[in-house]
Amino acid sequence: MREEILAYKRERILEEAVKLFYERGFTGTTLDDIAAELGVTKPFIYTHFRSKVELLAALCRPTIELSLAAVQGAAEGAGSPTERLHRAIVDFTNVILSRQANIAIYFREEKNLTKEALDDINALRKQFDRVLSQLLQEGVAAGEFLVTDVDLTSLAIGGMISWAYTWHRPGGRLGLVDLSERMAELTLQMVGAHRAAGVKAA
Amino acid sequence: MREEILAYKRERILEEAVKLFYERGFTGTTLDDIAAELGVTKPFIYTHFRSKVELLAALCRPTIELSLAAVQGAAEGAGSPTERLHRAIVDFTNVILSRQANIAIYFREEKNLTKEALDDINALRKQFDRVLSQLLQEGVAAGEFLVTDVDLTSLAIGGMISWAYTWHRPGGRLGLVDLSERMAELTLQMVGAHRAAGVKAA
DNA sequence: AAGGCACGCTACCCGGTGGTAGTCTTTCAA
DNA sequence: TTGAAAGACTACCACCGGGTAGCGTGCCTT
Repeated sequence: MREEILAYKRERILEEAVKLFYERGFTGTTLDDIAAELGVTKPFIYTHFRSKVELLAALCRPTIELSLAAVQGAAEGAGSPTERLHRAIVDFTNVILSRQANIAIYFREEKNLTKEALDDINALRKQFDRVLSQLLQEGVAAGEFLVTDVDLTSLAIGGMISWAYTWHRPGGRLGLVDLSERMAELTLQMVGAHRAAGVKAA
Repeated sequence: MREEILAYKRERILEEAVKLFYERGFTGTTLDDIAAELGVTKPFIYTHFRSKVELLAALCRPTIELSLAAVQGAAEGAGSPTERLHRAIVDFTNVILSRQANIAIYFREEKNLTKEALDDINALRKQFDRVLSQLLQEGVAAGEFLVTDVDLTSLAIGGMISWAYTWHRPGGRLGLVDLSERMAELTLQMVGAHRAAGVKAA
């Protein structure tokens, strides 16, 4: 019970930190700013986080973990490589867009992380690329994809999707569901997936 | 003659600033650091740039201009839409990779620019997207491309290429020429360009 | 040879910000 | 009712770094 309240406070701090770091940048935001937004004072934050950079790491890492989990979950699931890639992109896009601010902060403020936190996250990203490459490789082996360089194509796909954090505006022309679907279609077309291989929608 | 020397000094400052901002981030680099690297002192920098943020703008804007020029030049050139798109991507990729540090700094440190400098650059980026969309539209009209949403596809392509600044390592497995070519191939495949439409290489 | 003028340096200021020490309040148990 | 402990606040520090004023020096001109 007290644990839950502690966790809730922690969550609220992170929430407000994400908002401000996103709008003003990491160094452009002071801990006093965050505290003020929460209606508390700076020492309050220090009872939950050891330092400003720990706060940064705490809002970056879980989001990268989610990205990895999305792709990994789909890759290890059932269905043809085409179906699994489709699902992987839809899920991954959803993570990127629903945690847009966290993603933006991570890529912008990477240099402010400690070496340990950075290494940690880089390991996750490496695994992300590996899982995606592997999935593409399976599709090639199954004769569903036409890809000459699976590693490069993984990077291209990852970039295409990740990049959405720079231009997506919630409430824009396309909703989250449509966007994910279109991104998946673009991806499948890029890897030369055949329609016959089992995509459900046209 | 004195003009040339002035310009050279300015260039050297920018060069060193790019290197350090890239490695340590904008706020992680002090003007004293830059001066030290050049073997001069801080006031020297102030005789060439009004402030630290002006220095930042001076190393961001021209690079974005080059990106736009690359795509625009190819789009307005001769050849079929397929040929022009191919060339646009090759040239654009070359800009991104050859000015990798500048691109990285721009995307990471955007928040540190003044509103004026930012608006300025955003106008260029908007035009970039417009030019690319227009080229895609021409390809669709000519029956060479199969694209349902040219605006979204432009963003996807732009992201796929821009993203290369995050993973490219000079001296890596693929050279600059190979990378540009492969990126162009991936792009053409994504827009459903037919081989028959006039790509020179297989 | 002498004067003046670029040009860059030394030395400094000062505001802002991460981080902390010690106090006050509030709540809960005895 | 009282005491103690948890938790948050007030007040503060110390450093860092962007920016500037004014001095010295060497080169170029006359």
